[in-house]
Amino acid sequence: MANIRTVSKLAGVSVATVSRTFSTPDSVSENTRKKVEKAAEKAGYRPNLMARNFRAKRSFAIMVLVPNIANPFFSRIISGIESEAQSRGYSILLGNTNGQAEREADYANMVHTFQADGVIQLSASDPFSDLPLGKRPALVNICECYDNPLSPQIQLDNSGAAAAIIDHLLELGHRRIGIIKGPADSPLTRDRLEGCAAALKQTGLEMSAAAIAQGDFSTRSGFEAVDTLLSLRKRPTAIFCFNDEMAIGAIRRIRDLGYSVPGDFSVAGFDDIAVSSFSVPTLTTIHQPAATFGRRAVEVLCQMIDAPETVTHSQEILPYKLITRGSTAPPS
Amino acid sequence: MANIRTVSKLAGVSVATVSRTFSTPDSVSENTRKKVEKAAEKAGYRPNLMARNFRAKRSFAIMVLVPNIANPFFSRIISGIESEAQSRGYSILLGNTNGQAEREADYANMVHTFQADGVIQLSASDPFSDLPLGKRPALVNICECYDNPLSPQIQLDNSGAAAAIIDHLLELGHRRIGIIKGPADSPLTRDRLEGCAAALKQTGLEMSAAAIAQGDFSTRSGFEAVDTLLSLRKRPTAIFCFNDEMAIGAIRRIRDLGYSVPGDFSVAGFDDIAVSSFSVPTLTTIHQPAATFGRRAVEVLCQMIDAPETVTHSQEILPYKLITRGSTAPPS
DNA sequence: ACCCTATATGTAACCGTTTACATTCTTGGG
DNA sequence: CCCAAGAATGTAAACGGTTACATATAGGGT
Repeated sequence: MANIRTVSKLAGVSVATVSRTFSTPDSVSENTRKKVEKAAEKAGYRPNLMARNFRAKRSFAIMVLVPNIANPFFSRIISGIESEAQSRGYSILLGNTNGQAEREADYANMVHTFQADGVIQLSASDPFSDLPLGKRPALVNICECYDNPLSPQIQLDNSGAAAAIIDHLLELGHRRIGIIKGPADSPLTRDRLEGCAAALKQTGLEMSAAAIAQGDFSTRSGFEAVDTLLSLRKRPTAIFCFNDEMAIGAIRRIRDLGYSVPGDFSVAGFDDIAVSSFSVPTLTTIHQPAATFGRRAVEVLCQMIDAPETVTHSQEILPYKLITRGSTAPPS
Repeated sequence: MANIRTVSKLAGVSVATVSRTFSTPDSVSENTRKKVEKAAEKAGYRPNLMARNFRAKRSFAIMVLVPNIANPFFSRIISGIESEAQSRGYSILLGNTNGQAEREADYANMVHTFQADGVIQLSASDPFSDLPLGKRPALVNICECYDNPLSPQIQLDNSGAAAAIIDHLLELGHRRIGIIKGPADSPLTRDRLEGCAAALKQTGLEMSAAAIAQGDFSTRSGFEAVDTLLSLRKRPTAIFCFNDEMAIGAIRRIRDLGYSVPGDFSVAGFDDIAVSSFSVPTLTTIHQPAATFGRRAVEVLCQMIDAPETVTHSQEILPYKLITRGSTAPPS
């Protein structure tokens, strides 16, 4: 394989000149540049970026830790990450963690072995929790964040958004609201529950007015949680699912049981994934600016990488939007 | 940052011994190994994999070219790729191409600059078409493949699968079948149309018995194509969409127009994405072994990387499965 | 005691770049 | 015509590993 020395010989110049021709063309005379380019062309020379990056101690790669790529909300975020990274000359390394701490640690460690310059994490856990503040690699945590931020975070106002959903259901006249929440230990779950409680309280209702069933953000868990809610003595008339996929599962189950949405039960989701505007019925939900999450994460991460001292361990909140569609209606 | 020389000094051994301790521990005595490990621990040493890979002229990374990560079918394939790659010690680089040839070329070139050892491509175009056979980098093309394979391909029997759908509709009694196809230049579209024609012919029907509308695999395009089909003088009683997302769009539109599925129109899809078993109605479709596609692609690619001479430019066909669900029924 | 072999370790070159520093070439002002 | 300054180019030392080859050591057989 042609290397920089091959080309330098072929062009009759030094390796330094060849290097400059490619990295800082302006520092080389018109004439030599052409000579070198011709020689490179002839030799089929492509600079070895592994060597270059090795020398520069930079991989120009970003590790993206995601619990599950198949989740449509995550894949939209990744789209945003990818496009911003690409335009900044970074490539993205994908790490599907399935929520396993071990996998997460393995992937996060790639930043220690110089295979990535930084990490974007889409779930709430800190792979570098054992490292002192000064030694922490560049990491940005988005969407689902742990409590005490040692790294920048970009989140939604989950509490506010959940409250907006509850408010919407209350306004429609619902008084018994069921909730299908996410994993109990997730900050997402906690924040959204908090928002629900606040919204209920404002209307003079206690949180206990809400029946809460356990889900895990999978469609199937939404499907199954419906049985729990409908077996209650005081059945809810509306169900707020903590993501759209569970909502879709819930709607499926409600129909299977012979009821209609929103006729017998209103259902609301969270995320506004693509399918939610086409499903039957279309889904009332919270729109999250997924691509923006991704792009912004890359911006902040690049800043951390390039100028770590300028980064405050900031907490950023992106706006949500309540989208009311066909799956919610006044109780019958 | 601690390097191998720091550790060698600390442990009082040569760099070679340190290197061996990490890459071939068996070739080092128990005693030295412990010494070195202690020293490494103390120095906080992590081997620089960029340096190692550079030396080995291998990046242990696989470039995955995908038209659109947000497509749930693709993201399932990527899950499969990721898990197989991870277990083989490869990391995966994600390249979202949006079908743009330029982006695709940029990403594919990363294999020339030693940033990736090979490419898995999920769409039908050959980024290395200008290279002679011996010079072609390791590339595996899956799901959607061009015609004359210069690289191994893993596909579905698209024609057979499409025929299976048509057969199913015919069996139900449908005689006027509408089709919402994919991009005209896609081999996928061509193969599936071929299968449709064959199936129709076998029942003594001409392809012209099928009304064909143009789609582009997006949900919206399915939504819009319905208008074309329903404005025909001889309306179809069943619609076969070339992917599930278009089917979901189509169902939405059909309902918006005041009709029901499958009461007024049967609808079938292709891919069996996750939501299809929960949608309303549940979707009759072709199940593709998405994760297997991904895993198998990695297997073949690794073989190409490790032992290029053993790889025949093979054409592999993975099995499909017709899944009949609620969206198809006899015509009324 | 000697030799042979196997095992463990060390030495130093090498991978393909970049870049600090040295050198040479140009050019314009005095 | 000379010199200083600036521009262009060259030289060689890194970067952090791996590994071919050389060397040292230990143990066993005769």
